[in-house]
Amino acid sequence: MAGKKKALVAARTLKGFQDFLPGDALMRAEVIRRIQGVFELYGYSPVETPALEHLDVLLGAGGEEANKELFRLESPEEEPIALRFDLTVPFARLMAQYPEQIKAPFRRYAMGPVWRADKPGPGRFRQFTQVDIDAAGAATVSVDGEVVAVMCAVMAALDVPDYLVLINNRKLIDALLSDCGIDDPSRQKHVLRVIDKLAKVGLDNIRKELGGGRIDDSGDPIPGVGLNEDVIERLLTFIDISGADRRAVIAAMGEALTDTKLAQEALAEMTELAEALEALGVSEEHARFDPSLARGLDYYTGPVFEMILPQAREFGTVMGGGRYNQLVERFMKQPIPCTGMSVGLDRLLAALRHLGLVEAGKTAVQALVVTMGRVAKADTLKVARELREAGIRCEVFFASKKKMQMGNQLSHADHYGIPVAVIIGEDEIAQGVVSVKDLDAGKAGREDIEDRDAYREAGKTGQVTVSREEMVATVLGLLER
RNA sequence: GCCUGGGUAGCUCAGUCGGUUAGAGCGCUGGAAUGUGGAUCCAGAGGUCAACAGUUCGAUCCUGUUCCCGGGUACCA
Repeated sequence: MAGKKKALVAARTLKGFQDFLPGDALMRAEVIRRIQGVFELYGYSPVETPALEHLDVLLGAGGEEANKELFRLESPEEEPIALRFDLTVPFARLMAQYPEQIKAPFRRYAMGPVWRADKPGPGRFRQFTQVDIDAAGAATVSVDGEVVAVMCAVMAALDVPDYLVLINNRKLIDALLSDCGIDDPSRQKHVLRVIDKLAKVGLDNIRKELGGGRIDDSGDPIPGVGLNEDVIERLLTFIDISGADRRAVIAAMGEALTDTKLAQEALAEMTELAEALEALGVSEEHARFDPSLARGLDYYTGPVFEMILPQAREFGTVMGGGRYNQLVERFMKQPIPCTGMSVGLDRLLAALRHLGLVEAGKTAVQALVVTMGRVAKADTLKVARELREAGIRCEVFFASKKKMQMGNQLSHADHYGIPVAVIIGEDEIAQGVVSVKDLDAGKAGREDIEDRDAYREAGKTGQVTVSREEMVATVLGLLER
């Protein structure tokens, strides 16, 4: 550039997108590893699909303009395409596309970023990570029970003591709505939406929204569904049902519903699910039947589940799922019943962090090779190689000549939280020795020293000089503590 | 969309009842200091005080508009 000032490109991320720096990225990776372990234990295999799909794959059934939250793009061939908004739809496509290789029943897990073009909010992003399991090919609710068991097992694997899976059944809600004479689908949806807000806004506001509407805190009017008193009371009574255990809730729901075929079927399913949960050892404390659970997505056809953390309710749903027996029909004639669930990784991590159950990592590096004076680069690399061959994750400090002074190198280790320094100079190389320094001990040992010279004197605190043969054992010894 | 808070150094923020030279901490650069200087000390660089318009002798500060960011809420899937 000819001019002195060149125009800099602003370093920034897109609205609703985020970067994960090492501390967060390490924590995420660790949590993902544990979740993955649970998935494989329950017989799920990994599958990866592309971020981009043909637009019609992602659009609602019939191809109508249902999903305006899609990030739409165009392929070089000018085909309409879009970024996937979840992992479930690509899974349904997969089941239809590879009937030879992937035979039902099939269980797969998948994880990766998904994109939604709606307005970002706290804990809501335009790109976020989903971690999913889905099981295809079996209509029995035993599989749904296993899905709930996986949700619980994941929490156990993450050492989370307090969590709660709320379980309901789409068929129960349908039976209830039909009892109440609410047949119009758009009206049904409206009712579901209102019921879904129960935990958030409370029973009184729900009552108003089901009736004539209400005015919210900002003075904004919220239109109501316009149901009459009797129906509202009936709905509220039902969603308010609770019981000592799952079977008690089923019994109470049975009494509240008119004895129709739909109701019988729904109740039978819930009973079967309760049996499955007992067989799987899912405790009443961790998984509860809750008639008020509605869940937004309307592709669910049977059991639906949602996990919350009672100590961190404000973070909302950290996992959610349910049975969707009609999704695959979009891609093939033969129906394949499916069930599954999805972990909202970002939300889960935010909640766990809030509860102090996970902490940000610092670095994956266990040892830094520090050089003094004129040490041949080849010698430095050999030291690193020896450490790595012993499985010690190590970084070699290479930087501009100016920055190669000890202070800078140790400052680097300090900044990134690297616990051990392996120090070599010309003399050490010549004598076949290295200095191994415990940086935490070194720091602690000099915390109170103000005087410059005294500080310098104490420089070797936490440091031992050992033969090259003893280097690996010495470093490993320090890392074990 | 509506309500609400905000935009000052690379980052986090203070400040100016409207006054000529806008600060701190962290980070960055250099020095005290040639192999044990992670700390400390000293110095330095770095700003169209979001943009535009208005009021004023004078605006980073007051007014208006726009843009952007955060929080709440609604709507849509």
